[in-house]
Amino acid sequence: MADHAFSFELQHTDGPARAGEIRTPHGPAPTPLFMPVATQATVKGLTPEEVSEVGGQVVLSNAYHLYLRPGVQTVNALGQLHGFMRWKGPILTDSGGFQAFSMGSLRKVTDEGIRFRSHLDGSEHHFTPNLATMNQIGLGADIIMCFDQCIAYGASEKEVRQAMDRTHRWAAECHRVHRDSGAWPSQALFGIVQGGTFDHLRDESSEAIRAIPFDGYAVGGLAVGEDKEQLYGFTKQVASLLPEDKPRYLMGVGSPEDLVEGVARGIDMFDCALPTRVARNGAMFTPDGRIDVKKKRFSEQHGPVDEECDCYGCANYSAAYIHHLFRAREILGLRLASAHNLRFVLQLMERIRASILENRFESFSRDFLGRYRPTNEASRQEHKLRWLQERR
RNA sequence: GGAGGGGUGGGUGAGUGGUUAAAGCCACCAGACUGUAAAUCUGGCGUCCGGAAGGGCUUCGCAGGUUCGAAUCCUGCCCCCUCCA
Repeated sequence: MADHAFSFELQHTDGPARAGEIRTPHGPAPTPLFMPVATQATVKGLTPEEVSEVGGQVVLSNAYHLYLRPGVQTVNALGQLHGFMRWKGPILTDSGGFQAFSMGSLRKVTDEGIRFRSHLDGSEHHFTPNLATMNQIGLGADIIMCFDQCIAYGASEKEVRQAMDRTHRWAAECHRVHRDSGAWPSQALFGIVQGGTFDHLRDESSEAIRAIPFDGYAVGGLAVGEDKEQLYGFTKQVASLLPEDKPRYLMGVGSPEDLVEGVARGIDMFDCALPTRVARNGAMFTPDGRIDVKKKRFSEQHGPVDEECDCYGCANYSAAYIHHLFRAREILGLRLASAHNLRFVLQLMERIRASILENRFESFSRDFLGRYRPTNEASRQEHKLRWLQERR
C-alpha cells in the first residue's frame, strides 16, 4: 500500500525556487509542475496521447462539471476518471468551489454549503463539504481539493473574512470526511488558503489551513482580477507560511510570465485554463511574447509560429497555414494552437526545473522575462519596428 | 425585339420622404481571456477637427427636377440580370 500512497519529495532548492517530485498511484511527476486543465474530463481539443506528447504529466478535472454531466456515478462505473477519459497519469480534481464563484448569479452561499442552479438545466443542487468530497472520491482522482469559497476581487474585509472562516470550517470537514472514507493515503487531499487581498487575512488563513495535516497546500482566490503586483505579493506571502515539505499549489495561474514568477516565490504546482483557452481564440505563445495568429500579418509567414518550438504544429506547418485554419474556422487550427501553447508552457516548466537543479534559476528567469512580452506587446513592438524601418 | 427585375459604404445586403453617415452579416483593425457555462466576448470601421462631449464636409449608378427636407418621389441617360423571341 505504501507505494500507492501520495507523497512529495523536495529535491533541491535554488533560493525560494524549488524542484521536487510528487508521487501518486498513477505515477510520479516532477515539480515545478504545470497541469493542463481538463474540466469536462478532456483537455479541450486534444487526445490524452497528444497531451502526453507535449509533455503533460498531470491533468486537472472538475468535480462540479462532471457531477452535473455525466454524473459521478456514471464516471465511477466507467472506470473512474482514469478509465473514463483514458488518462494514465495522475489526475487532480477541483471541488467545484470555484464554479460557485465564477457562476455567480446562479448560487447562494450559506454556512452549510452552496446552493446553486445547474447552468445546464436549471435544476437545483446543494454542495456541501461532505458532498464535494464524496463526489471527488467517487471520481477517483489522485489528488482532490477541499471545497472552498472563492470570493470576488474587491470584496469588503467583512465578506472576505466570512468566506475565509467558512473555508476553514469546510476544510476541516473535508479532511474529516476524506479520512473517514478510507480514500487516504492513496488519494491525496489538498487544503486551500483564502483571504482575498488582505495581508492579515492571508496570514490567518495560511496558519489555519496549515494546521490541518493536508497532503499539499493551495493558494486560492488569486488571479481573479487583482493586479500582478498583488498576485505575486500574496503568492510569496502565503508560500512562505506553508510547510516546506509539502507541495504548494497556486490555483488557476498559468500565463508564462506568472509561472516563472510563481516558481520564484516558492510554488510547486500550477494549473490554468489560459493556455488552451486563448489558443482556441488564436493566441499563441512564443519566446518573445504572445501573438495572435489570426492577424493578417501572418497570412504569408512561411516559417512556423515559434522557430524554437518542437511541437507538432511548429515542426510541420507554417504560421500562414495555421492562420488560414483559424480564418477558415477549421478545427485543426485550434487543435494545433492548443497543443502548441501547452507545449510552450510545459517546456517552460522543464527548463525552469533544470535551471533550479543547476542553481541558475535566477538568470534563467531574468532571461525569460526580459524577452517575453505578455499579451500582444510583442507584435505591437514588431509592428512598430517594421514601421520605423519602412520610414527610414 | 418583347416582358420583368435591379444598380446602396471594401464585399454582401436591409432600407422606399424626415428619427439615416445609412440595419445585419463578412472582411479589416484593436483589445480581452488565468482552480474553462467560452472554437468566446468587447470596441472601432466615409472623411476632417477634438482628449472627450461634439462639430464640419462628402456619400446610396450619372445628370437634372419636385419638396422646408430625397438613398427613398419624378424625368432623361448609362449599366447589369432573368425569362420570352
